[in-house]
Amino acid sequence: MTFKATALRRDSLQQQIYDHLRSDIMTGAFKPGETLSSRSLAAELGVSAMPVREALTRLTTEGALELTTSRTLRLRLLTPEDLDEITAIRTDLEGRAAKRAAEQMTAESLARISKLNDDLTPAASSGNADRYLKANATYHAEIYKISGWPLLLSMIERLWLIVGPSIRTCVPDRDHMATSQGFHDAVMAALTKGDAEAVRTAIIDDIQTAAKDIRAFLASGQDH
Amino acid sequence: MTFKATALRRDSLQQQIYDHLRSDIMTGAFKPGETLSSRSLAAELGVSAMPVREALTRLTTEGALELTTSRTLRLRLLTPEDLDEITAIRTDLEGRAAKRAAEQMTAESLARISKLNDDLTPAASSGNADRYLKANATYHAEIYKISGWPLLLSMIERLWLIVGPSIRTCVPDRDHMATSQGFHDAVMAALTKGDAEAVRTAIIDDIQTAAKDIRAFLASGQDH
DNA sequence: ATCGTTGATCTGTGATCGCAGATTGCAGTG
DNA sequence: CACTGCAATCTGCGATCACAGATCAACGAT
Repeated sequence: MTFKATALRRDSLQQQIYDHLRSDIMTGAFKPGETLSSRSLAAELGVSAMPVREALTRLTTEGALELTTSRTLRLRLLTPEDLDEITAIRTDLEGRAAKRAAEQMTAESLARISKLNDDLTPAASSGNADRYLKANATYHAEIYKISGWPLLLSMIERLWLIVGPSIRTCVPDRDHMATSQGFHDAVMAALTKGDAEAVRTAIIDDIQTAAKDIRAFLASGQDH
Repeated sequence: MTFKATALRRDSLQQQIYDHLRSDIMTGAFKPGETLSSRSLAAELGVSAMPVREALTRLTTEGALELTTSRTLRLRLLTPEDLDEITAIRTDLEGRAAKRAAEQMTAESLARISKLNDDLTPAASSGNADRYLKANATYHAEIYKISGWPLLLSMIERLWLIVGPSIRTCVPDRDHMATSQGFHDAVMAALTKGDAEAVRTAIIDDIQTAAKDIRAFLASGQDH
């Protein structure tokens, strides 16, 4: 938890805390089923429980956390059915965002994406899961941002928020990173060629193979 | 505002308030640009400002409300670009939900939908906008619920939350209700025939013609 | 030694208070 | 009459306290 409570208030405290937790969850800083409490988080961050609880409430309504019967918050556990649903929605939304991004792509945007992809390749071969996950998240997010549709991006990020923890427990597999990187290269090739439909299918392939790996992991029951 | 604070706490107070406001916004109880404040709402509901502000915060992060520079909350105003984005996402998500609902349809479900459609027809011809909007919202929601995918439904409802107020200002047009009802009849016909793809296209047609009407209204600038 | 009970301590949730900006309206001055 | 300026009042936001339910550990009885 690397949080600076002393930072100037560009946003409200709860907004900063929300953004911080959201980013951490998306990149897999927490394990599925892990419990969080507003008071302990607040003490850790050096603030009162007030802004923390509002941030946690928001994450709960978005489906990232769930409230147990014993009134304790924990990271949501995915069922195979949940994963199927999320994967289907992801193919729709991320497919559309990727295609539109390809259509709106400029030389500057393409250069930025290319650089992120260059960061991603060594991260994948290094086998460092944390580094790879963060690079992967920013890579995808940057593409979707280029679509110019902020609501679409926020809805996609909500889905990442839910699958993030499960991705983290599955991705230490070096094979996963390698095959995923193959799809990313396909995305780059299609982007430079300006083939929007190819970009879309490459992104969808990436999503679906990732879902396949996660599903295998869920079936093994290792996260319970 | 018909809210019973004395109700038994099936859920937390903030959850009840959130659900209540959400439903009101979706069915157009508030006008675009209308301002809301936590204290006045709290006084109106007979509770403290605490649960109300958490509900309003949630609605803000979902894009239904926006925080002005003068620290006041108001219902989001849609730009034509916003509408294009939302409409595109709606066709993806509601199209998928409708198709899947058609595939999962049972005799009981079909009867329930058919009854809701029967409620909808007289509401459309009556010209009563409030009645029509509520019947329309429950009709669509009931179909999407049958898909068996709760996350998909909640994401769709988030979109309704954003377009809801604008639909309310546009729908008093009797022609709109009539043409929309035509699509609903097409949905029913396709559902009874078991043609999932036809259900999907009928829903998409409904969404896109509604968007066309809203766009015309936005262009007239009547909501500013 | 084992089982049952009880109290301390977690949890989320609601109420209340105070603070800092921003708006509004009324008063005073030119 | 027009304009300026100050004060009352609104806003969201954070801190703090209180309360009910649930967990858990320690203690006492059998």
